[in-house]
Amino acid sequence: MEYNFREIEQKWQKYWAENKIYKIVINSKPKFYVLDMFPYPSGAGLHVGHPLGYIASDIFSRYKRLCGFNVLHPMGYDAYGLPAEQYAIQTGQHPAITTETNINRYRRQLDKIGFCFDWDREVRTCNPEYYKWTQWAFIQMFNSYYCNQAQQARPISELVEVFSQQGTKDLDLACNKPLHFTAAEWNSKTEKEQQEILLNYRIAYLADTMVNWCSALGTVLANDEVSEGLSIRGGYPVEQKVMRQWNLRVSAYAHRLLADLEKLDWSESLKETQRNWIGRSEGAEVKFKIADSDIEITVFTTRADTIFGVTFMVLAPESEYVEKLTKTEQKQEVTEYIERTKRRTERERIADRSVTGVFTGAYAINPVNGEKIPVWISDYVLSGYGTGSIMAVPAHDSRDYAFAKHFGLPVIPLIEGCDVSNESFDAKDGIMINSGFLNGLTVKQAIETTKKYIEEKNIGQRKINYRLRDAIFSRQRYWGEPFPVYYKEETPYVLDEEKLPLELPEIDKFLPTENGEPPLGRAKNWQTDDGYPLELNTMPGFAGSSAYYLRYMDAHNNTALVSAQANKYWRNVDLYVGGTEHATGHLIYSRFWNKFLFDLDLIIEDEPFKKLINQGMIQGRSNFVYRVKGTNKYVSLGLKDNYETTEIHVDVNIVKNDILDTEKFKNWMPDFKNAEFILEDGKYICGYAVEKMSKSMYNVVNPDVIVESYGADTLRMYEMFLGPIEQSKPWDTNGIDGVHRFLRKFWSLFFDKDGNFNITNEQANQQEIKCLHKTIKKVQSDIENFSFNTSVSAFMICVNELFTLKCNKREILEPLVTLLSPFAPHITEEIWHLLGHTTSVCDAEFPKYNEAFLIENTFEYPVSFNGKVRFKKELPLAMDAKQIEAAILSDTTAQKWLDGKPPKKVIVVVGKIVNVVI
RNA sequence: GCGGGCAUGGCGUAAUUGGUAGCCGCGCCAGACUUAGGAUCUGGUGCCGUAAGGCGUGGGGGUUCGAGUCCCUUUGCCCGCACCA
Repeated sequence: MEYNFREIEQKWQKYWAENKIYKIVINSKPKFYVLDMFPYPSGAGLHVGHPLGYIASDIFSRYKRLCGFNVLHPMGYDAYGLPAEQYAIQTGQHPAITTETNINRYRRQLDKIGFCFDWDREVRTCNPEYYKWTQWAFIQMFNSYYCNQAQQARPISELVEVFSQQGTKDLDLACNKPLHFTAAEWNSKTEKEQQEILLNYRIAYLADTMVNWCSALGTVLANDEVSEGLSIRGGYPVEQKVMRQWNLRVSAYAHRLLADLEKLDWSESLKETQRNWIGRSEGAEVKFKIADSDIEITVFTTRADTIFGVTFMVLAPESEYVEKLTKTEQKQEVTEYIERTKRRTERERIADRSVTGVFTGAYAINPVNGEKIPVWISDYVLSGYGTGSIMAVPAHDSRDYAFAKHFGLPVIPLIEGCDVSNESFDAKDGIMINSGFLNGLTVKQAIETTKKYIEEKNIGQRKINYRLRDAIFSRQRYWGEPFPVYYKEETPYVLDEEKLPLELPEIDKFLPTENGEPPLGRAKNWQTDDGYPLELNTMPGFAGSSAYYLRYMDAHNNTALVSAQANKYWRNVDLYVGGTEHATGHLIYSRFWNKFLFDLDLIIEDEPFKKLINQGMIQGRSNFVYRVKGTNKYVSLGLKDNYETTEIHVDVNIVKNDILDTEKFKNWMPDFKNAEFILEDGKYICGYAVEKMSKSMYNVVNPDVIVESYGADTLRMYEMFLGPIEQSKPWDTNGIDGVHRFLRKFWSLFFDKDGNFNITNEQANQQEIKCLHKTIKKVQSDIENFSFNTSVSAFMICVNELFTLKCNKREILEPLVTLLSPFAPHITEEIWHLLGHTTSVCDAEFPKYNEAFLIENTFEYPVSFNGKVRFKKELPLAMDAKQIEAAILSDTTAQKWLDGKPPKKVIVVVGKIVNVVI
């Protein structure tokens, strides 16, 4: 019988769906949670790169299920996002409709590949039943503060209590800016004033923030949504601007987010990316008094040792001290400079790194030597990092050096033997000079000594700074979660939890209002029951994706995000599969969100994703034809150098193994109707290049097309065969025949030459048993190491061997069917039933191998002379090293190599190799 | 600039982790199937050489009986961060 994959795959996909084979409930088995990063359903549909990770996780899920685990393997959609909204602006079609259409298309495509998702747990971030819990989490964050002493989020009600008892005394709280007040002061404040103060401590807080404003998209963006001054989505310019925005106090968790990376089984490179993004730096804060005033400026430095070399100070243009310090004579110049800086976009600042700055007229006093040093302003100092002001040490910092040279400020070298005549000496080694009590110390000792000194003299303290900023959480957009927030005289309050979900209102147009309000400004009656206006911003894309893995555990619960019982059973994600592009976005936000919920005892694990696998990107592989200039003739690749040609992208779907289907080409586009070809060996060979997979390059390969012509099982196995899962690689349909042939060969093992299903119960022989067991062993260890490409090879070797042995014994083939089922679920399900089973192969038991069958009796020892293999000698494995040595040396071939001389040394690695040194 | 990763046949890749380099697949070559082949099957295929043999894991050096694997150095490519004090 022919391997009719179309029929088989349709039949079993229907069977799985109708019998809910993949529906999962809590039971007494051990749990295993496998999760894919849920997709944003774009209008273009799936291409062949998208399922790569899904296939890997599906194989792993099925494997774990065979091993007796209760495997949670859900799927859903990250449904809020800009493309649907942009489409709505252009066409007026409601984003909900676009999204629904795209989701249906995705689902149809996914279903064809034979995944074991439990679709009963599907989530969509744009469904009110789902975003209810996104809004709920926001309310919890609004109602919480972060206690630095306890390293934990706590209810804000607790803080209100403490404020009324003791004010801010003895508290160490994460905040926007440090405040100090007594209990009496707190108690005498009005409700509005108190609320304003609390915003300074809330984990979700509203504040005037320097934001990345993208006018082309009409919204602000988070730091991870911007790269080099351009928006990641669309590549539009982004400018810095102060706006009153919602923020999440992610920075409070910087320490834990960094420290807990240690316990995660993630790739080193991804952890490193997160470490970079969090950006811990150890140093000290030092206070500088301003001469003739009571102002003190605090700076952050990692080089406390260089304090004797400070020749000037620099403030960020946005620094609050600028106004206080600037002397009247400099006022105009300073104001002009600040204005000029403001006008520059982030991109311009990056592009133009010329040195600029202006003197404030003020002087600071160096606390270690009393030197008077000028205070400058420059945009090379960032307001958002450290304290927004620095002590400049031109001798040992290249940026300060450039500034000093440009404005003619002094440079004092502090390290013995360093040459600062042309550039600064930034290295952290050497012996200190010109540094008072630090002279003679090494840099490392000097840093430590200075820190001690400033702490003793109370002029500063040790400090650890993080680069990680709070996440800007407002978007001036329609298609996102509405905030459960209303305003009483500009002061924000959150809705009662019973009012959730606060549903996204209908509006007639998706653009900002005429007076520049976000689209929700168009909504009618967008206010609370008692008439208070509701928030007009919506939440950003990462809001809905931050806790979705928790929702899958208990997807239909409408009284809790996840029940304690479901959370206790499923705990967290054992295996998460997705791309590295989320390293500094989703994967940080999710960890933050999870830790926050953990702090409030709402969940029991403090990390969301135990193990993470990053699947590589699949690039496109474009094909080209070469048109001879000025004609409608096309010349094959090998002959194109004989002509003057133009390279033209050709649809990869009409090319196979780089050979063009010339008939299909003629029908592809009207222009090519009368094309003529200059062939080589009767074929038209196309050129190729690796590029991004995109419509305009005609290199998009749709998985549906592959499924149609080869079947889902072939697609699954071929995607795995392509190479290591973590590696990026171009999609290349050349080679898929090999995998397809394998499946046909596997199929043919079960049928005789008349096409009848033919399996015997005969006992298997040694050779067959060995073949099976070594394959089980290899495939099992490969799956556990996510080395799916090598397991596909192992299957090919096994089937080739059994085919040669003409093995059709149940004892061998039945375990092989189970073994292959995670990779090729359809064909194995068919055969499993032909073998007489009535339940699905996914509930079979993973076969066990017996090491005893794998042991050889003899071994062919490669014998090397001086490290170079010269011949092979087969010997019984039972021999010890001495016996092997004797047997080798008495061999006639060995005699020839020894040439009558005794060997200097003989190395025998039992069971492996022999090396004779002559 | 700082940090991380990679480099193996014509191509995608593999190598029990320091022990026969090139498994498996593509491509290519030859043969079979008494018409054809972008079908199927069988065999061959790292490079040079008729052969014996020699050379081979980006380059150079080192450790070792033995290095794709470890160390030093160098080149090329990819990724992350970047005016972060």
